[in-house]
Amino acid sequence: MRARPTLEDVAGLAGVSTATVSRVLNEPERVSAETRSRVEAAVAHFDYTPHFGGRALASNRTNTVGAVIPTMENAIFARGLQALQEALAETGVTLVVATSNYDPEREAQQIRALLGRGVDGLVLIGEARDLALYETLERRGVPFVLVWSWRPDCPWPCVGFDNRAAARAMAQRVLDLGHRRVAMIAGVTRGNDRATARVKGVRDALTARSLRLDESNLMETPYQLEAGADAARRLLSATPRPTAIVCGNDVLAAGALMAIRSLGLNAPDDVSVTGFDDIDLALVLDPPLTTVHVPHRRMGEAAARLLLRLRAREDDTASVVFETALVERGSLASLGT
Amino acid sequence: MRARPTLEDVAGLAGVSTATVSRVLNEPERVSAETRSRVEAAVAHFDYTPHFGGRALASNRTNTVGAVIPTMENAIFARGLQALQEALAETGVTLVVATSNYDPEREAQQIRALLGRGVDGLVLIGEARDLALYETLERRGVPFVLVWSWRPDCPWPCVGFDNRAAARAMAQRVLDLGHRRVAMIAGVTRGNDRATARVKGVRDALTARSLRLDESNLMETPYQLEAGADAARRLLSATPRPTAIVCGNDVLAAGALMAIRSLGLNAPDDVSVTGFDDIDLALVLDPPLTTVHVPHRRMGEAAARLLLRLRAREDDTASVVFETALVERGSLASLGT
DNA sequence: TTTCAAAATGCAAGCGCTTAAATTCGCGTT
DNA sequence: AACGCGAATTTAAGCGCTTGCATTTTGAAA
Repeated sequence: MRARPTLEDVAGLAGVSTATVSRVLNEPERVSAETRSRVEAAVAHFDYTPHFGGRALASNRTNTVGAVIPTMENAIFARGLQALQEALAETGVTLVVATSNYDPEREAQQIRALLGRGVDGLVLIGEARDLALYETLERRGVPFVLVWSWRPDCPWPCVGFDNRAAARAMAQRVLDLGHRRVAMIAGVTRGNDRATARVKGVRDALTARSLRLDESNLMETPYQLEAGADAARRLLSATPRPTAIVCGNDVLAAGALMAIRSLGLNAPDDVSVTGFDDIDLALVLDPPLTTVHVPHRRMGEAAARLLLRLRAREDDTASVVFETALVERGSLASLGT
Repeated sequence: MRARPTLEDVAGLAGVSTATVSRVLNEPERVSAETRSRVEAAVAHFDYTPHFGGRALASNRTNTVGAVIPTMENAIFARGLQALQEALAETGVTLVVATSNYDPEREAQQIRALLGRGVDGLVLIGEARDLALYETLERRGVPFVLVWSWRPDCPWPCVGFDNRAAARAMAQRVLDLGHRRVAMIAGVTRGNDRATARVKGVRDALTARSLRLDESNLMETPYQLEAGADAARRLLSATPRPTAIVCGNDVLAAGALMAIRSLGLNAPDDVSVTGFDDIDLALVLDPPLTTVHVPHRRMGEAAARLLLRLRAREDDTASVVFETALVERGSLASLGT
């Protein structure tokens, strides 16, 4: 009983063949009740667990899906992943997570690493990546779903929302409240279609009112608190200064609020600020953040379901699009009240 | 070229045996330079990646370590994991993450699931779990390290800090500032030695001044924003109300600050609040949170290093203890200034 | 009782890789 | 020229499991 017990040990004790034990483990309904219980007793006796490698080799399945996300340090991914993982676990599938730190090359590496581990499904964030990568996935027959972004006619299965439309709606609201000097702190757009779409959305809204987002009013920074604060300080040093700062996500907005406070200004009286994502953080800020609510958990669950359907080669594998909602809280005020 | 290429394909093209190809992949220095480059060319030609299952079966190693954390939704774990993962990745080890949602039974399940997947190393949070579980791990010879907690004479390898001492120091500081009516919002202590130790630490400090933390001044709630706010509201409804609320982590403290604001009170003038962890959130709160700084990233890295050493059966496998630091920011004021 | 399909089980061939042991090779010594 | 030795390579035996097919058992119908 020293070494790890094998199928053979269990089979021996139960007085059946290894095939039967395997069947008890994988398709219990195909084994008679009596035999089954005998086998189960033997399994319990040895505290037997199947060897993962042996199983993977023989069946060519790992019951593992991989996800590559930019970073776990952003609450939105953490939350979505948590939901994804829970939903997958219900069907006995394990989730392996890798991070790319918003770097496209690193993402490609990580995808390769996961493929090497034999994942039989993949969840990827956004759509922006080399075509060759998509081809590799299709050639290998590894199903995948893209999450967090969606656009009309996206050729791949995805579960997300229209970042551009949501950002446009937010910016429109800002303009409706009378703001004209509008600045934006965006995330890094290279290799990030969500960040890119959000900038486009804001531009759409401004253009519709014959305004523009010129160079000096658009800062692009990593999604980090301090970076957001720095960007805000720079934007606010302009004369005249912007009356509203639209941010690419809540973390940047939190940074902006910090900066505003540190400059002795007040939000929203002197400057309005908006976020994007609606993470918990938005609620604890002072003033509470006006932001775009994104249903991260539901997206995670939906992604799990879609991926499972793809894996099972089911028919209904249409993309899923979620609605976002504008949540008004207090960091955005109308101009000149 | 349709199906997945195997070692044999590569060997055939390179004109060598599969053993040689295997060696090129695993111990390149044992193969002559000329052969090696021929094999490498063949590998590139087929875009070959070894089959994970085959490898695991033959070598009985997976180069995978597992971690079971309570939840990804708490920034401290996310951050620590990120560091852990990066450090492991450098040596080609993959991290698989599972979550227990602070439930001991669920944690045990997840550990079993990871063992079933053949992880050859495990990172676990805290020390509180069934002895039987530790025995299983040792019997199977799976190395593990406990993180986030540390105490003198802990019999297992761990990488953490002294939660009790840190909480004691925080509470002492509160008392030094003149507070006498001190309340605490703690995390759920069942199966959570960190939460338990933090309560003990606060008690230590109070007892040293002949004060006590009675039932009505200690609330135990999940580590969630709303729960923290509710607890704070309840504590503040007492007469006379506490002058300081010590919280089990920053999220609870953020909730407490929200509650204070919603009651029309002011922190720290009416009530002081302290946190624990020092996540980004602490910085954006208003007032910024006085809290205990915990070096999460460094702990993650150290855990990775220790685990790798254990796996390699090296000698130097001593536990690592980190120092914490009290960070004074503004949410804690002296009484009656 | 006999018959026969369906259900239950066993047989055995791999799955793709690693690795101990055996073999071959090249080269400096004697 | 024969020898010995270490380095490079091959041989081949598994690792633990799944699964198509063959075989046996079961139970109902004839």
